[in-house]
Amino acid sequence: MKRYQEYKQVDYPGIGESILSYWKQHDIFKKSIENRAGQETFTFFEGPPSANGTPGIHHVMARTLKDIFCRYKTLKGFQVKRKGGWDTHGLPVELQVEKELGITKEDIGKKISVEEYNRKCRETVMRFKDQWDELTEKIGYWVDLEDPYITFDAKYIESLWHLLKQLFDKDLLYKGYTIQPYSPAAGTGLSSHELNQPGCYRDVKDTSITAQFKIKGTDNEYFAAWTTTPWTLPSNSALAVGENLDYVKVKTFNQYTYEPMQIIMAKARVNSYFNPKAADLALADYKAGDKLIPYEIVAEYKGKDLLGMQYEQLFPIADLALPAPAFTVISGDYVTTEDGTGIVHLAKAFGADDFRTLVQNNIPGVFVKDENGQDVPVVDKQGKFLPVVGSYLAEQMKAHQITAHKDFGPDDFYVKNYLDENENDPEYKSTDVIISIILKNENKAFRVEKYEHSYPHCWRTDKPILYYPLESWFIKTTAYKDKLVALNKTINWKPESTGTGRFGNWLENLVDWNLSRSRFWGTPLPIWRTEDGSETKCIGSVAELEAEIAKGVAKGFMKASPYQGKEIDLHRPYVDDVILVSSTGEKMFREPDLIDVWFDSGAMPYAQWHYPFENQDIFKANYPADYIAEGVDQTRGWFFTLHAIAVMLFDQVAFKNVIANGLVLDKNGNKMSKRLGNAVDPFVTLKEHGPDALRWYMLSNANPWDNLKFNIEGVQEVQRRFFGTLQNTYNFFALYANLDDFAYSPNQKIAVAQRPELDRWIISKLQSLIIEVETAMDQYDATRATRAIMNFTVDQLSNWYVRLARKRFWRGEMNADKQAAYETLYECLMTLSQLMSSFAPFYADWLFQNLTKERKDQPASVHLTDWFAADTALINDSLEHSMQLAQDISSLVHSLRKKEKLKVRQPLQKILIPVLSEQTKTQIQHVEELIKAEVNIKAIDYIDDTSGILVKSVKPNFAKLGKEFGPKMKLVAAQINQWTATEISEIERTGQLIIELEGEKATLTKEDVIISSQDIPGWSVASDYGVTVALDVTLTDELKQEGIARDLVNRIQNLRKDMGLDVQDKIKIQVQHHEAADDALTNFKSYICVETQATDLVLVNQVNASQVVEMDDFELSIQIEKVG
RNA sequence: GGGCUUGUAGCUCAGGUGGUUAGAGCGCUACACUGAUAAUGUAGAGGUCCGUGGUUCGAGUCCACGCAAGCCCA
Repeated sequence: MKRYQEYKQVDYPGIGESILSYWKQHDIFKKSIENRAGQETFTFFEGPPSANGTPGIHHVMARTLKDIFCRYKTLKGFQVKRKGGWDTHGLPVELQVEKELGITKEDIGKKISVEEYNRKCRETVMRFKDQWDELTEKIGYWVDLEDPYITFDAKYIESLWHLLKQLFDKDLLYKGYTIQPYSPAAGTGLSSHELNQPGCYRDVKDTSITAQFKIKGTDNEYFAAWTTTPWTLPSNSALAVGENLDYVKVKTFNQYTYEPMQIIMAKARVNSYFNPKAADLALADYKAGDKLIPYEIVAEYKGKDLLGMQYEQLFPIADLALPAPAFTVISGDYVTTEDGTGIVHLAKAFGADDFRTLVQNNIPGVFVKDENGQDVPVVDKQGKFLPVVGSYLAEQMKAHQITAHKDFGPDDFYVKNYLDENENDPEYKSTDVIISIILKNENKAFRVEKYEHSYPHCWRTDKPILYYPLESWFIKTTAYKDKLVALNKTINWKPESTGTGRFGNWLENLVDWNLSRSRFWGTPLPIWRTEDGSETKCIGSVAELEAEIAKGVAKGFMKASPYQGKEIDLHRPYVDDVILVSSTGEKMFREPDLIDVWFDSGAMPYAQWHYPFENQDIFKANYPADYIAEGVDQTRGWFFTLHAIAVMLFDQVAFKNVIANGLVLDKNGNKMSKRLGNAVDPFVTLKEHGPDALRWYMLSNANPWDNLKFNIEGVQEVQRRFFGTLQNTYNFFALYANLDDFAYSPNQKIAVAQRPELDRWIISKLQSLIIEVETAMDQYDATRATRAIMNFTVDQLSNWYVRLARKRFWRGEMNADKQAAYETLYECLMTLSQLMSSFAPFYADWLFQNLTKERKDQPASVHLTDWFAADTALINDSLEHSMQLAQDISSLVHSLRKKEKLKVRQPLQKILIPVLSEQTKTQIQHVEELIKAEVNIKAIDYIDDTSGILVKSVKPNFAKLGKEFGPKMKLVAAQINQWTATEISEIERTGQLIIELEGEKATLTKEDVIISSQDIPGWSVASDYGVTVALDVTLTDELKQEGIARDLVNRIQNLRKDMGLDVQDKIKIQVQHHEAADDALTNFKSYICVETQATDLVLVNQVNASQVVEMDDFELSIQIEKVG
């Protein structure tokens, strides 16, 4: 049994599976938490996914991101509890159930009871839990799946009720209006989701009016405002302009009444309203009925000049009159000059923007009192004008002798064709048309035309929707706006811009949180009210509910508690059956609304522990979260609700660090969709490539907050380049460590200071790597961390350290040098296994276990280790710099050899390196042996000034000169470029040089220029990285012979391999005489023998059974025999 | 319509505080190396740094206005 298992081929998915079962078998996850009992906690909150759909590849991204920091912090010594969770309420569940049952919302309570419906929802919502759990395990996301929080649990809901009651007691819950899409035909509000159904937005031709609002105190001056919904004009209570837009007053005539008038509109819109052909016509020449209507711009304004101007109400209906500041011009930041007049008519009841703008400006809307004394809009819920407007319109129809397809009474004015009347009837007139005719006749319409635009329709009734004020329960988040903004600034957002921009701006423009949803499957609002709304009660716990129920039963409002003999279920319909008793003995009924599911998830810090009813100590130790992560689409969802609840009720942030990750798109940058077939199945990917490369790819390819264009080739590349190289390195180590029976023993290892330069260098690099990974991870930057690890592994460890140290592993018996090499490489691999374990938990643990199989002093898993802290004393900057020089110089020599067509096997006498400082020389000398071996040269000569053969060049140091000379810099630079050796040596000798600059003297110092040596006359020279190297290309006989000897060694090695000989097998070599080779073979006989494990090498006249090998310029006949 | 993000080589990405010749990996081509060998090295080709204007002695980098893609919100 070998100490370090060797692998011909690595099965990455297999590693994932075997390590996963190892973890399960040994309870590693649990131990990683128990290990840290009593240590400082690091708190992570899991944003609950919904299990009613299957998980996709983007969930791998999100869950990996959550996992890595928890693992990292565990290694660092924190105790990291991670409770899983499930989001179970909400519209998607309802829609899925309805689809499966073939029913609609209207059928609930008729074809199917609420009880049955909700039971169905409860079953459906966890349908894919198994798949989710499987994915979670397979990608190595460590989270407690056995005891998750579930948002439909009675205990969970009880915690929510507690929070709601706190809000209620603080007077932060209220009932109010909001403008929502509403379908009069269906009698219901529509969610934005429903509005986004395909086919909802349709192009329709509506009557549009540019109405004239007469400016107060003038005879014939008007504001022009355009609308595609003329029926909202009776509800107008203000006009909005853009403060920075340009407006003009135009003198002209009304095209319907021919009256002279002046009208104000945006300058940019004049050409749309007036025919340029009429621009030159004189106003005085106009005659009533002329086609071309002359016009003249008589004044110009900025939008802000118009603010506060008053105008007369468009429809003089006495009951709709409003006090100031109604009917004034206000500012609207959304006003544009894309269409219309650049002046926007506002009707508070029928537009969300209108509502918001008017509220902000304290301008009342047009409402009337209903029979209960409540304010209602002048259009009722059937989409029909109330008689207050209807009778006015009916009167005006008579007054203006307007006839239509039917007689209109006060109760007949539907604002859209909700009665399905025949629009093809030539006499058909919609309310909009009737309004238009009235306005035209009254000289209040500047233009009326059909306008085609996209307008939303109800997906059930196909009828146009209205924007309409509906009652809702709100949380008064605006009352805490300043606090929300202030505390947000203490949160570390990744990326920062999401915190300041997307989230910060959202907080700055905060509106109250609309909590109500008119649905069935969700957390019920725990509010009961008397029928007249005079008394309201909010229930904050099950105990309180039961106590109140008892009162209701005692009063006789209920025969018995709906929960008698049953487990408590706080869902509908049970809570709806509860009737409470008011202080005056009246019946109280529950407000039928459910609450926004975002409140469910935002309450998870509390509800996951059933706080405050249980687990107060756990809650306190794990609040607020140190870290959360979720998709950027959650910014106004989960991130906000967590923040809002924490700030309003706990006066602190809910999370200190947050990563908002981007989307996972397909490789072409398109959104993945099952329908289009470009969605990547995570299970297939895992099966083919294993979890580690997948995770690594997602983290290292791009910052997680950028969108990821998922390309499976990228996963393969990570696997080849990073995991493959690391695996090669391990295999190399294992191969020789087994042969030498190397065992790492921490107590007998060679002190780093005693190890060779190369070892101290890679160990220095390793310490720097540890620090870089720590720094990156402490800043929640996984991409930097993974890239640093990858760079170290591939470029430093494998392609430099192992390559240069190779011979030390295979040459001779165990000695101190060899042991140092083993120990160094072992330490690098061990540290890597820990550094990478957060990102590639399976492979890292597998590597760790391969390295520690026979070590009793190491835990059963890398995930149970303590962080290998960097030893800064081992960091040697000067050595790192030396090695960088060695790498650069080697690279230059390689490139020179290529240019001169001198292959590396051909030894060369020397290279020359010009050194301008003693320090550089020393640094190169430290690594001289490495360079010589790497590029196969005998010696390095350093040349300095005293040699007299250096040719130096000089160039301006722009960064420095720019600051000193500013605009004159170009003149200075031009002078410097003209310098010859004289000026260079002068500034080097004296440290400064005085130049003439436009007649004035200026002093340049050595720092103002960059002096380098880039040429040695007569030599083959290459220069880069600030280093110059010259190669001695002279081939002496001896060098040529050595070259031949080396070539021959190579050929013999190949023959050995072809013959299938083992590394330690001995051979005998016969070579047939050849003029070109004889001297080389004689002089380098012992070298050849040592290298090829030959006991003897003889030159003979004729070789029997020979093989012919191709040398560079000739052929040799050779025979090789195995000895013994 | 608003807010935010992204735009650099065929592809994926780096490019503190502005500095004159814009880099890496993959891919491609050629050559080399050969006891890590399905590995590795070197070189080459490949760029209107999304566009337009501006600030500056100097702009991939700063500013303004656009364009394209994406997310969220109306």
